[in-house]
Amino acid sequence: MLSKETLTQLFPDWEDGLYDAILNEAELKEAKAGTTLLKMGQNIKSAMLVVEGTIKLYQEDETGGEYFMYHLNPGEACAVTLVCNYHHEQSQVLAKAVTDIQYLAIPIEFMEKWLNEFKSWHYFVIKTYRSRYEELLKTINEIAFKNMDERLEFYILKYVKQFGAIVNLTHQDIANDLNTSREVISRLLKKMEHNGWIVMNRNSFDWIKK
Amino acid sequence: MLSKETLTQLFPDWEDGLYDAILNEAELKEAKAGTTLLKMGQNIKSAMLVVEGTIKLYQEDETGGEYFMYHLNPGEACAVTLVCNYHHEQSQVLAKAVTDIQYLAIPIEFMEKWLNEFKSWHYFVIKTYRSRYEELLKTINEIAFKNMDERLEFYILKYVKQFGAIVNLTHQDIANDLNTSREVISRLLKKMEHNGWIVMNRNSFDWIKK
DNA sequence: ATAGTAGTGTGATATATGTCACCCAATTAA
DNA sequence: TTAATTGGGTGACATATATCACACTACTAT
Repeated sequence: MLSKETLTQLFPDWEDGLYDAILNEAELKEAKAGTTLLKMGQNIKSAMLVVEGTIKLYQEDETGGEYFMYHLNPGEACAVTLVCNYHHEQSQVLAKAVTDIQYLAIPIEFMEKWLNEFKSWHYFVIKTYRSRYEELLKTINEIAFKNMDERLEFYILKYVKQFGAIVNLTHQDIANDLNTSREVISRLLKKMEHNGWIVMNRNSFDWIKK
Repeated sequence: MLSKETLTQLFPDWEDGLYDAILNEAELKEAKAGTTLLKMGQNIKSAMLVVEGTIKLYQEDETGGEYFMYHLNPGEACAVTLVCNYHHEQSQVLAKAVTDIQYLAIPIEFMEKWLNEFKSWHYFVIKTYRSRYEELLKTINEIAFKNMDERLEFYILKYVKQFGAIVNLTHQDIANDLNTSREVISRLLKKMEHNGWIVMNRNSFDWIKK
């Protein structure tokens, strides 16, 4: 089980009673890298707080296309699961574990309750929504105004910031995340290689720009 | 000045003290249709609550392009202005009055204060963020997965829902909102006319689909 | 060692959209 | 009334991206 010390480090701004409430009511769960944690349209039954590892959030369309929006890291929560009115809310995003992860699952009936009981929970929810709203704005900016070459660069930079300069992704992986085709990514990466931005290997490449 | 009754109708879920706080601290402002209320990068000095009229929210890029995201109506607040930490937050959106409007401007130093004092304000902020987050998700879905013909249809449907089936927009207006060119919109509207979805006039058209 | 599979490179071509040029009709200004 | 402006139509062409076809190579499983 999770210690109160670990919780305190992950979520430093909470009040004491909230840690206890979490320890009492939340279930610590694990998932392997690659697991789908939440699908679009799926009923939300619990809130997700990341304890360990990284989750990727996607928008999904009817025909199976995916578009990567942002990462969730330890100490962060999945905004869409922090529902206030627990009337069978459906997920509007797709969430996948990128690494092996640990997360706290909190039954949604506590969402309303804790909003009433804990001021720090209130702040946490607002902070979560605000930061995710800002991520979505950035995503819209990229899709609405940039061509694929720039979007690819931003995509790689997000990866590098998360995991470091050795990018362990296949061209197909990237194409899926940007809702385009493998060939397009291959060609754009070739250009980046010519420009001296990356060094390519099989299954990975190194970001060496600047 | 604004009456407490009007406030109660616009924001039915607030507690009594919050109405008084608003009446004491907020300034009722007006703006003409077409006015830019908030630009990207601009410092936020007050929160905006819509009292009368409609505001359109845009994402803006460096080169002056705009992309329409959603409408704000009476009883709603501009999420980006509801900042909790009042340290020179900069706007990440562009807001324009579509009609003549009235809105309440609340100096941002009250944001933090009211979060502490009024539970209903807390809920209001969360509800605002949540609903705007959902609007952004829809926007991403459209841009990431749909071609311009479908995006145009969604755009028109949003307009019709707001203002009715007579669409008083020029092709250029629409092109600006969807960050494309007038010719593209003209051609797509022609197709819709052939399909019997619209009846075109100068400066407007009627949405008659279904 | 061999066969199969996954990752990548690349030409050819299709399609959606952006851009340019120019026309015409309706409205507005003079 | 005439000139200027605005809204709209349309062909021609440019560009970005999607799709198809196929070759090549490294790795995996047997």
